[in-house]
Amino acid sequence: MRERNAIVFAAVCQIPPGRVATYGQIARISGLGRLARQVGYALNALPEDSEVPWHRVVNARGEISQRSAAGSESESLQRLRLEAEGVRFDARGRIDLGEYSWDAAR
DNA sequence: AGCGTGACGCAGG
DNA sequence: ACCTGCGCCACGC
Repeated sequence: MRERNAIVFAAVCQIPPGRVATYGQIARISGLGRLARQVGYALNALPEDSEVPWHRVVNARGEISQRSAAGSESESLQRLRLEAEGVRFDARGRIDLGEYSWDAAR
């Protein structure tokens, strides 16, 4: 496993339940600057049985990012997990970041 | 070693 | 508020 990924995973683990963080936030927190894409790449390499709360990571628009891998149900799983934590989605399938985004400085 | 690709973000229009 | 284009950079061919 690449060392970068481990750093990203550690950052994701900081996100408290019921809150979400954007890829950009994770990138910054983990010292990757603005390399949000790398965060996505890292999560892609994340094993499913991992304890990392990857479902709390959404894009800057407050929506669940589409996987390229078709047939993967991780997207719906992500939404289910978030809703289970109390995160609400609007009719367009978006999250109100103003209310649920995680304040990184914590 | 070059090229396309991608769980993104931001500036423009 | 929505759609497009461009930048970023690690990976796999």
